[in-house]
Amino acid sequence: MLNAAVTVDLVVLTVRDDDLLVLAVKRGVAPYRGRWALPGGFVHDGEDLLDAAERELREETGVSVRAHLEQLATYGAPRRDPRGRVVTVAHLALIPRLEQATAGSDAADARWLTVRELLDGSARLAFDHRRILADGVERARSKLEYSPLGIGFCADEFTIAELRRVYEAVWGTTLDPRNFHRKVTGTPGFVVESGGTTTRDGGRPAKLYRRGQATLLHPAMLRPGPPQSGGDGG
Amino acid sequence: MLNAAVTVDLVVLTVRDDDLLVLAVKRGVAPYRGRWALPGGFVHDGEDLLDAAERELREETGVSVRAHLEQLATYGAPRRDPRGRVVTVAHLALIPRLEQATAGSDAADARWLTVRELLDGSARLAFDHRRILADGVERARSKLEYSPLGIGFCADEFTIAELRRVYEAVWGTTLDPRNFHRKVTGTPGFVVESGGTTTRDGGRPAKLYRRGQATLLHPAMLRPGPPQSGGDGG
DNA sequence: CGAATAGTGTCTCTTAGACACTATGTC
DNA sequence: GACATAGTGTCTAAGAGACACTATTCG
Repeated sequence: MLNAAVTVDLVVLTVRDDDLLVLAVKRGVAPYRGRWALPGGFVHDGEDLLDAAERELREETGVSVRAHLEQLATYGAPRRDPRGRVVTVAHLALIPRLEQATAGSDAADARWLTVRELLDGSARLAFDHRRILADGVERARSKLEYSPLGIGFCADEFTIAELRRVYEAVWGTTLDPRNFHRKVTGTPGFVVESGGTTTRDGGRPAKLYRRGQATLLHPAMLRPGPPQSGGDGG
Repeated sequence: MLNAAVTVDLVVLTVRDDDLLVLAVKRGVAPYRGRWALPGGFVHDGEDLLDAAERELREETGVSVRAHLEQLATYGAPRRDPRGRVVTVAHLALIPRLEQATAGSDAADARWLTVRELLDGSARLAFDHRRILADGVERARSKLEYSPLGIGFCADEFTIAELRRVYEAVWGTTLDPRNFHRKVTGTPGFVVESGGTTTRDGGRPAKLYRRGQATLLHPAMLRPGPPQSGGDGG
């Protein structure tokens, strides 16, 4: 019978300048000192898992409102932490824009890094955080297809083009602006006009929108690219 | 900092006679003595989470092969177990047919019950197992749409009609036999003919199939019914 | 004016769903 | 033969994707 330390780890994603960014902390203590890691920490006594994730998110980013936060998966391989048995419940958070990250207690530094450099690059993450990050990014990519979650990356008011660039950054593709516009505005409850317009993107003024009440997209907006066969599995 | 007991709980689903069944154990000890619960147990030292789930599945059902098993979600509310802090990592298992369930150590009885009577009926489950069951069933329903997971409920060789009845039982709907047939046989890699036929369903002999190599269905086979908006959220 | 972006119209292709029809077994 | 189920063909409606076209701003 196992008695383990329980932690929450966070995959905090945001979009800036057409790049998908993830919040990473540089570990200031052993093990994996000097390596990048996902923010996280111990669950407190009497604290539920999601509450712990919310608290950590607040502590690490100052973000408290408007963040989408959901449980991702739990990782508990026996030797994933050399200090002893630690089971971590990973969570996925999507936040609107770049807030200044604050380094936590055992972190030397906290930065927004591109997902690309962490997953495709040679950067080595602490613990099993590379897998957790990969799982979180895949969850985000997949959820954009059938939920209005992408709006979680946008400010309160946004243009369709801004939302499109979110999708493009997360999926790493380009989308046809006209078809995207029609799909988004034609899905009831996805977005609602806020009344204003903006020319911050140049050209003809774009209407501003807020998120609608829909929680599910039907039909889904599937990401392009080779959907052949294979890849999933569970 | 939390040190908690870590358990795995199992939502084991199967299909029999057009009914979706779940494996339940009757608790023989306090707390919740006499109530139905999901099978599960403590994770062992040095054991990974999925391995623990696999071991419990084997102990409770005798099933070891051909079972689909995946992590579902983790539940760790402070008072979910009156004996102390217990964090449970729930798993979802789909198994082909009714195997005789064996009552575990602290269970008075082990039975296959219909999901309907446990979720829609007045039956009260132990702990937060009603929620875990609901989450597991929803996961299964949703995965049938875009993965060949439904085949996990079938024997090695099956007819298209048998597979269709699986979908109908899990989704609680009826499907057009002709359109289902075309969709399933027309999706490359979903199923492959095994060569044989059977008349066990009466009428014209049906070809027998085995599962194909595909791990993802594209395009998805969406369940019918009101997909309006709402319901998801996390 | 041209350049840039917003937004609409329209065509084609694919797919879901409805359902008539044919095929092949048992009784 | 009747009956049951297997499997195919065909029509229609809806949506995805391609892309011409119009609208409205800035400089």
